[in-house]
Formats: sequence, structure tokens, C-alpha cells
Amino acid sequence: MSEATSRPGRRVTLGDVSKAAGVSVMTVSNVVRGKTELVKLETRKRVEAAIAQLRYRPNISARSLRLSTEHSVGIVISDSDPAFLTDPFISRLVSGLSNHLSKVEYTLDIQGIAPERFESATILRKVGNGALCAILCGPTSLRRKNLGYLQRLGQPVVVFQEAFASPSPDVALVRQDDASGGALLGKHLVERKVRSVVFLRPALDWCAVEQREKGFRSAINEVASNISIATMLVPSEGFDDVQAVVKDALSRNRPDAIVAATDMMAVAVLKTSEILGLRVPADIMITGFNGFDVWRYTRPTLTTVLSPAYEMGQFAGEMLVQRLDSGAFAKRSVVFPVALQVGEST
Amino acid sequence: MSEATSRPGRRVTLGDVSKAAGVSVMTVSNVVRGKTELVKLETRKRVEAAIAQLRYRPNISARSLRLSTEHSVGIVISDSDPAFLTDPFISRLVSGLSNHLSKVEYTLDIQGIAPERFESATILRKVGNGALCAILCGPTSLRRKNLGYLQRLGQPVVVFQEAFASPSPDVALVRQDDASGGALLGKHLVERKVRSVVFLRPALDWCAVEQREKGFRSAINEVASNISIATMLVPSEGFDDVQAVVKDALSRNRPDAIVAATDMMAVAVLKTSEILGLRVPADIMITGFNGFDVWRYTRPTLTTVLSPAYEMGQFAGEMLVQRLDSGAFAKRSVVFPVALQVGEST
DNA sequence: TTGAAAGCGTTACCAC
DNA sequence: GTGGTAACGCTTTCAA
Repeated sequence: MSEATSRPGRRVTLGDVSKAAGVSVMTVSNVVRGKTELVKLETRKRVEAAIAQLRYRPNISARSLRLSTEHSVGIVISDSDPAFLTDPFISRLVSGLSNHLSKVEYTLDIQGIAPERFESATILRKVGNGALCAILCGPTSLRRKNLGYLQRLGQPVVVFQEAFASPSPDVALVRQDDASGGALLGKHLVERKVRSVVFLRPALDWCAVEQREKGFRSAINEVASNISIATMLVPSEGFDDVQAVVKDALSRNRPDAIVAATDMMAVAVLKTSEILGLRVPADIMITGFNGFDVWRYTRPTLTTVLSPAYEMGQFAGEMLVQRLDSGAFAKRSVVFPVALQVGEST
Repeated sequence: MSEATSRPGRRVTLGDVSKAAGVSVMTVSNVVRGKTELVKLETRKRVEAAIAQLRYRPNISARSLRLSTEHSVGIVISDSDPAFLTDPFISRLVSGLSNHLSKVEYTLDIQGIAPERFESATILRKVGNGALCAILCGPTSLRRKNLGYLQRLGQPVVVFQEAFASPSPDVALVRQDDASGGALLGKHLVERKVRSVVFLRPALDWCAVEQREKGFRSAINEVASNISIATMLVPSEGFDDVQAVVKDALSRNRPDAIVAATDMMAVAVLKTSEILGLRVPADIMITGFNGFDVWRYTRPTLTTVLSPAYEMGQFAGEMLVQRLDSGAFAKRSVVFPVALQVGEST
């Protein structure tokens, strides 16, 4: 038991280990980094024993500083909901990203922020990550502004779910094909012979939701110009807000179908309809979007569009690590396909 | 436009700014850190202009190294589900933690890991955070081992949802009162005059689930010793697994109530029961746990126990920052109360 | 009010 | 095989 163990308040460093093992810091560094060919076996054993005894752990800040490269990625999620991780799309995306990064010994920093305050995110104002990811929301002009801010950071960035073109070689865009998803739902409802539809979306703008509506509308207009499509805005995706809007809408005249922008909203619509005594799908059809498991849990099961959120997160992680290693993104735009999941609600 | 702007591949440093502004690095540093009383107004303006022009951002690694203190917290979440953030309890907890840390300019590092591989988490093997949080799962012996590992790290740690006593002044425990939650459900079902109950839990051990069952059983045994309680294990919390187990159970003899360890499981039970033609609650009662919004979305609405997950995350953030500032935890154990939410399913 | 120097823990480079 | 030295970007300390 050497005296180095008892130094209070100070973290154990390479120097401490080197003293304990009676070698130089470089030798310890070589052992820590697995450069075993540079160290004699006997020396290595001694060093490893000292490391274990002193419970040495390498200091990431010092390594990053020395190497001018951080093995870490940050993600900024702009959302007006403080519980920004509860959205099933976001939680899967972040899980996939996190798991890939962990696999290659990268760290993930995460921060949620209100869209208006985007630029003030700590993660963006200080340099602490080798690369960044972002999810934007709010009006197109604000999203464009925030994208510009990201671009000027001069770091590799992956932006999710935006339909903008990549503005610079350091910004890559990863999204799912929401327009096609909307179109799939549109065609499906045409087959189901609807005459009038309400598209229900949250007041807060998300590019993905816009794309869904756009794809939905054009698919329907292409085939049947006599189908009426109305858009209704809901203040938030919460249960009460959705219920209030739907109740109000249904009390006037009933559409043949309600197309909700997300699964959570669709479930609220489903429940509201049944409370009002409507049978689904006989009296009214209902669809969701970004179904993961939710669609199976309802009765009737929900027609929705399946999202590859987890895979998108994973893939973004791969892109970023590859970019950091090779110096350039292999692709500046990636679009993941989505799939229609027909349930009993249509 | 100075030549400093065009240096490629190199990040802008205080030195670059100082040259551009014609002052020393210390002056720039003072401006960056808001020590305005140390800098003449005119000088400050000049420095601020240079900072904006060069898009200088402070380097966190360098600051951490110099100050030997990191303004960041890491959280390790042990879970066998790769999409570890989809659990509503976890996503709320992490959101609350993240938001509090953002408010005080701290960073949050996040990593999910299989319980068996806990000690290999990058976030634990390297020093990169000033403090840590952890959520454990798996058999008690494994959780105890992992807790020991955390303790020996010699850093401030908050562990969530464990009933162990704090093993050292540097380890604080934050949990909700799951035993009382279980007891509340037990008493409620006694009032509802059940005679037989099945407690449904995932095969993967979580301390919180154990506590729920313990509290539930003792509350019932205290009042009515003639009520039978059986425990059933489900391989995973997924829909198919829950459905298979419940179908099998109900095909033999039907309990008066099924008490599910989580809301997601409860919803699966609800749906399975209705598929089997059972009316809820007339034929069978169903309860969940950790209800957030889910309970309102089902038909009938779900009887459950409300969890303060978001607040627990926030509070842990406060504890950690206070610990880092003051040198000692004010409290080494905090228990949050839970509340019974009676729905239509009982 | 401003500046120069030392040092945080690590690694690349070059001697031995 | 091993070790000394310099440097990464920043802030504390002390001097001007």
C-alpha cells in the first residue's frame, strides 16, 4: 500500500501509477492504451497491478485536449415539451444513437431546449463534442435560422427529419420518408372509399408533420379530387387538447376519417370517438403515424405508418464516427423508407 | 477580415481572439467569463467584436483540465432493452435531470448498458464527468455488486430506485415509495372485495418492482389473510409476451384482479382480457403502475399509481450540483411519495 | 487595468 | 523497451 493511495481530493493520474510501478508515465500510457508491443510483458504486469490497486481511470478532458479531438457527440433536441424524451420517436432515435456510440467508445451528450432558445444551448455555445446532432421544430423560418447556426459552428452535424438540402459538406441530413408515409395513408383511405377527411396536427411545427400532410394531400388529390380534406390544429399533443378539438369538430359534421399526425394523438382520437358513441371504423376511421408498439395496444388496433427511428439514430452515429475518422461525410442526405401498417381502425 | 479566420482545421482559441483584438489572453478570458469589472468597457467591446467575428467558443476540455472539475454529469442506465429510453419512467427521469443540469450550464452524458456488462460502461471506465447517476436492474446480488463498483469510483453518485442503504457519503439514493404504492393498490383491491389476485411482473428484476410486490402483499395480508396472491413472471414487457402469459393464466382459472408491475403491461393485459371476452372491471379488474398519461388513454381508464419521475430527475440534478459545490450531500437518501390514481378498470 | 508564466493530465516525438 | 520533453487551451497567481 503506497502513500499515493491516500492523497485526498486528488484524482489518480498516470504519474501516480508510474511512481507506484516504478516506471515512466509513457510506459503507463502505453499500457493503458493497449500498445502492448511497446512494453515488456513483465513491466506490463507490474503496471497493470498498480492501475488496479490505485483504481486509475484515464482523464478524458486531458486526452481530448492533447489530441484536439473529442470522442463524443452531442444532441440538441428542440421541443416545447420539457419532457422531451417521452416522445416515442425521439426516445428510440436517441437510444439507437447512444448504443452505436457506446459500441465505439464514444460518449453522448444530450440537451433539450425550447425552439426559440435554440442557439443558447450550452452544448452549442461551448466546444465539448467532436460532432453534433439536432432535431429542429418551430416555423420554417426559425428552423432555417437554426440550421444556419449549426452550419456556422464548423463541426460535423447531423440534422434529423428536415427536408432542407444540406447547406454545407459538414451538415448531413437524415430523415424518414414522411411524404411517402402520408401518401400511403392517403391511398389507403381512398381504397376505403372515404369522402371527407380531417388531418389533425399539433400547432407546433415539425417538418416531418408538414411532409406527412403534403404527401397525404397530393396522394388523395391525384386520385380523387372530390374528397374534401380539412386541417385542424391542436394546441398540444396532450390528451385534453386533442379531446377538446375532436369533440368540437365531431359535434358539427362528421368526417369519414381522422388522420392524426402522431400515434399518441390518434389514440386520443380513438378514445374520444368511442366516448361519443361512434364505432371505429364503421362510423369513423382513424389513423396514426410513427407507430411502434402503440398500434397493437389499442382496440381496434391502429392503422399507422411504421418508423425506423432506432435505426436512424444508429445510422447517424455511424455517419458521424466515419466523418470524424475520414474527414468527410460519405453521404450528405439519407432518407429511410417507412411502411404502412394496416390495423382495424380503417 | 483577419488572417486568423482562414486557418483551416484548427479551432479558434483565446490566443486567436487576443491577437485579433490586440490584447492579452487573460483579458479575453475575463471577458468570456463575464468578469466585466476587470476589463475596461472599450477593451471589452473590442474583444467581444473579435469573439463574434472569429466565432470563438470556449473549449470545455481545457477548462475542465485546468480547473480539475467537470461541469457535467453522466447517467448509466442498465436495461436489457436496447431502446432503454422508451420506458416512460426512464424518459421522464432523464428529461427532468437533463433540464435541471442545462439550467445551471451542466452537461449530461448518457449511456444504456446490459446489466451484466455494467462495469464496462465507458462512462464509468474513464473520468469525464464530475458526478454520476445510475439506474440498476438484475438480481439483487448483481445490483449490490454494481453499487459497490459505483461507490469505489470515488465520485459523487446518485442511484435511483434502490432500497439499499447509502454505502458511503458519496453515494445518495433517490427513489419513489414503491412499497407504499403497492400497498395503496392492495388496500384498494381489498375494498373492491377481490378474493384472488395475480401479480404480474417482468422476469428481469428491478428493485422497484420487488418493492411494489412486497408492499402489495403485506397490505393485503394485513387486512385479509384469505385473499390468494399468485405471482406470474413475463419474459419481457413486450405485448406478445404479456399476452401469451395472460392468455395461458386465464384459460385455467380466472383471478378477480391482475396487478401489473407497469402501465404498459397493464394495457396489454387489458386488451388481452377484452379479446378473451372478459369485461373490465366486471369480470376482472386490472391495475398498472407508474402511470403518466397512459391511464387516461385506455378504455376503461386504468387504475394505477402516479410517479414523480420527472421531479426525481430534477431533484437528483440539484443534489449533485449542490454536492459538487459544497463538498457533501445534504441528504443521502430521498424518498418521493406516490399517489393512487383510481380509474375505471377496478 | 493588463500581461506573463506556470500547470492541469495526457500523448507525439525523439533520445537513450 | 523505456523515458524526457513539449504542447493541447485554459485559468490562477503574481508582477507591472
